[in-house]
Amino acid sequence: MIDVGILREQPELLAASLERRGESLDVAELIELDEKRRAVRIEAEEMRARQRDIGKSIASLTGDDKTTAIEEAGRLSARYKERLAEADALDAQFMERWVTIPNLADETAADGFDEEDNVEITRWGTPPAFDFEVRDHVDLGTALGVIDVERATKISGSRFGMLKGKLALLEMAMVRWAMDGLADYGFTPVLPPILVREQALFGTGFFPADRDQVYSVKEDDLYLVGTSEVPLAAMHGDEIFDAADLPLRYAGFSTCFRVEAGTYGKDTRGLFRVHQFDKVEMFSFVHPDRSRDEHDLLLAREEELVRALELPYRVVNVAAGDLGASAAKKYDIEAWFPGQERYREITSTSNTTDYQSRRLKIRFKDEDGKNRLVHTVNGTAITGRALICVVENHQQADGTIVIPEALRPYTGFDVID
RNA sequence: GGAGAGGUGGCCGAGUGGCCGAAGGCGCUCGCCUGCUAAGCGAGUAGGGGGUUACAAGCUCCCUCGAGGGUUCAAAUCCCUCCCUCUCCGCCA
Repeated sequence: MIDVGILREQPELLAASLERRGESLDVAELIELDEKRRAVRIEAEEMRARQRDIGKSIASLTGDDKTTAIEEAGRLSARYKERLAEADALDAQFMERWVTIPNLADETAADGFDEEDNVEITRWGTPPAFDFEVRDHVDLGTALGVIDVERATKISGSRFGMLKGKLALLEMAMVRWAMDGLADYGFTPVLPPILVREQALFGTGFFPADRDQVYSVKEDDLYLVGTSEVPLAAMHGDEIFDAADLPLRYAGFSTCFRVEAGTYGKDTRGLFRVHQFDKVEMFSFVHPDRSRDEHDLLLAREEELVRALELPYRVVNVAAGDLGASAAKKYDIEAWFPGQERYREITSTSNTTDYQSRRLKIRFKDEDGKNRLVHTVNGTAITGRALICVVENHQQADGTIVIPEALRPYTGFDVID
């Protein structure tokens, strides 16, 4: 959610941002609605003030004076309730629309509306040149007995996979490796709840926009998170930090669940896009002046990890029109997938500025003792997708997989064979 | 799942219909005092939304005592629903 002050004082800024995002919205109409709801609220509050004023005198009055005062207060009370209900209805009407407005796009976010418009800003490594027939992770893993999509489908349906043997161990090694590295950088490791309340998803901006991507658990009115960003952000809801507490950095690990609605027929092979995967996520709460730097910092952490895995990649500045609702700016790392012969997203880091903190009420006391909203920044460290990228890039002629040097202390083996 | 207790300001903790957004204590901030990293004295110290204004300060109005409803001229105080925490029992990785 963005600042309502933007609507009142810089509506042209809002309109410009919406246009860059490819969203059409009648800003003038919103302004009118905002003015109306405030006018009605002022009216209501004036009535209430008078009613309370009279109410206070009642205790000390007697006889007719008292009767008259009670009657007058009663009238005002009734009218106040009507007006208040009106004001509340207008507020609800306004907020219903306001919460759907995406964050203001950062001026340095790339122009454009879809993936095609993403701007490459870095490229590292070169796609491996294999002198044998390249196989994708499904063929490799199945042959080695470490990936079993068929049986996963048997028990759960499409878009599920199963890791076994050394590949299962490799994933756990990667998770621990990433966690250790981030802990060294001052990120606090967290294993958060991954069943959360609606409020947590609303507060992080996934609701209402992406409701159809989220699994729900009817029994308890809870939802399965698609990323630990949700609990990591929401855990500090309604809190006020000291300026000295910032930046506050977490590395969360969780299994993630995504409906993948609207992706029928897309990336259907193997473990590339599945309903369930594991992820280590970085999440920072920072001073508003520092969020750009923090965004760069998280990107740097991501690049370090991907390089250590010896995966060729490029970094793209995601087009404004392709940003999620909460992001002002986003960088994706796209790594080379030999099985697909192209670069595909394996990490994503977003500066969500105050979009989430405003909804979640996460603030800090600044130098002047005033409460201000923090900025939040998130970024992927490691996911199951990085795992299959490793498998494909480090395949050998004999179908075995060589473990990247950096992970060997964690796996205890050098090769999956 | 069953039984009980409870949710008040940064923390502890009073407060069963009006003068309570809230005693007192602790903590914190500022000032004073004090020759010794202490004690004492005074003042201040919740959040949110409006109005005024320079998106300042100040002033002012409304809301908030777990959340949401209700009763009443008036609710932290009475009623209802929900949420959460704690203790005990049951079940369980």
